[in-house]
Amino acid sequence: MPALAPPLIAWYGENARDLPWREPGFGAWDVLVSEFMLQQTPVARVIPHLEAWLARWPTPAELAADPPAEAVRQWANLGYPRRALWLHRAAVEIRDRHAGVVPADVDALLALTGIGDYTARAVAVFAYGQRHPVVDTNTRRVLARAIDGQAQPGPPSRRDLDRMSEVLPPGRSDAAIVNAAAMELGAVVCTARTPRCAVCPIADRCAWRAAGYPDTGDTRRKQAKYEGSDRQARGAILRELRDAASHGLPVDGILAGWPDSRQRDRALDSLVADGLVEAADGVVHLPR
DNA sequence: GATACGTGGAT
DNA sequence: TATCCAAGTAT
Repeated sequence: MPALAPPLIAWYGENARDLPWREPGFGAWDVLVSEFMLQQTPVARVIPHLEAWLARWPTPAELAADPPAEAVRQWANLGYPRRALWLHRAAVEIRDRHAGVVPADVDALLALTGIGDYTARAVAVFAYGQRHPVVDTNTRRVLARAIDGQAQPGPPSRRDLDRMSEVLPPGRSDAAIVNAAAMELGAVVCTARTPRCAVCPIADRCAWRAAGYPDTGDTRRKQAKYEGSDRQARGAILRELRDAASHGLPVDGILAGWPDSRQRDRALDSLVADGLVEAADGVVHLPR
């Protein structure tokens, strides 16, 4: 396997974007919040929400002291609102189990609500400087191309972590940079749609390039259509409830003009099941 | 391992 | 206009 770390470190030093979470003084809680928001959401959309969130809740304890409804409201239209609920739960867990301090241990982080393989290691590495592999969708694509010679990565696997481990240099600081650099490269150069191989720092050792850019059979499943979906109905309900007063709305008034009343009921039930919505005595409201 | 889960910008 | 895609997680 070609050595990827040296050119990645050099390239990152010259080309890393200026992003809030790369500023000195960006703390562990700040990193944790940013990683929640970045789950499946583009950087450009996250930045303004992140700054507003941290201005309102500079510590986990401050978020935990407010009801989950406020977290869901502040989340606004960022998407996947369960993340707001989970981030609030994680803040409560940090307050109750870790004395209000974001844990540095990967297993302790994994035990928090809403934190999985990626976020746990991202916090351990980027907030606390530990040496672990951090593998997101960008890194998986870079590894698939540079090492496997495939245009697109296969489905996510725990083995991805082992593969990234082999790329990391020995030192903690360099390892953290290589983790960040692989993500950055996938985000701005080795992109999904139109890779910019002409400016890629590892093009000279890329297996995909050496093989003539073979087109991997498109194994990805089509994303379900959003228009007319249950997801859209959930989003519309939550939007109404975010805009409503804290005492909520009468259940009959929810999505009153929705074309499919069965779908509306299904969406409402699923939101209740997720804990994003509470319903009692004919009134629906965000979780208190 | 497959599936459900938001939203909006880019192509 | 339709489709693709985005720093994943829980079930």
